[in-house]
Amino acid sequence: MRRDIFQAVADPTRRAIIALIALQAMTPNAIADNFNTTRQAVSKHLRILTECELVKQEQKGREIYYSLEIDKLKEVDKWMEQFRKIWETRYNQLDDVLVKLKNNKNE
Amino acid sequence: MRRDIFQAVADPTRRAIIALIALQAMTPNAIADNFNTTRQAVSKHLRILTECELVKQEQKGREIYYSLEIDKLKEVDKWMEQFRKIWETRYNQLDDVLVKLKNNKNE
DNA sequence: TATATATGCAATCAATCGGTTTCGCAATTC
DNA sequence: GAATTGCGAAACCGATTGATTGCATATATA
Repeated sequence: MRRDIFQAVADPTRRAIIALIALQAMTPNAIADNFNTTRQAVSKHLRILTECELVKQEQKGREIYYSLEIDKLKEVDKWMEQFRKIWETRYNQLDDVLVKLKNNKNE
Repeated sequence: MRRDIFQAVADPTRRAIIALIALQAMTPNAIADNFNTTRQAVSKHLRILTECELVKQEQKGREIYYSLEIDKLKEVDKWMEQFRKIWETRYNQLDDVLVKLKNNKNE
């Protein structure tokens, strides 16, 4: 059982579930209505998402509402940061080149 | 063969490879030296990364240098954006609350 | 109380994954 | 030219994955 957030997000159905419940909590049945799979399959996805704390549940009678623990997604964002730094560096380098070109033009 | 970027990034060894070659191109052997696996296993990872265009190769004699196609990682960043928006909204809402608290205090 | 609904869990299955071992090929080096 | 080095591809293997089916349980409704 690996259960890390990157593995959780790797599956396209799970990504869709995440997007679906990002703004409002939903029951497994309601979620399953949006996909071409059984409710049980969705339930398994929700279990995986719960195990890596990407999702939290709230029981209301016989229904269980699932909602996104959006802060957990910051772990992905955190990983991306190192590459964002590289992008920025390259962007600045490109900027330098453009500035130099402009200066040459004005000479 | 699914080969999408999220699945590619799901494996911890592949994430480590990505980080390793982000700044400088490396050969499979050099990459493999950093891990507890065989060169062939690394080679398979590199093939997967190549297939989803996260990595490019440059042959120099009998060596092949692999480097990161860093722009491809923006696809992950793009997916994150929807959640970043939600974070910002929540942050602003929190900000509103704090402003109101402050105003009440001053009354 | 009997029935319907909402859900989780276990068993099962084919497909995929990540790894190793073995091999073949091309480019160096001796 | 022979040996060495760097590499990818294929065959294989146990573990994991995503899905289905069948079942058990709890709540709501008739």
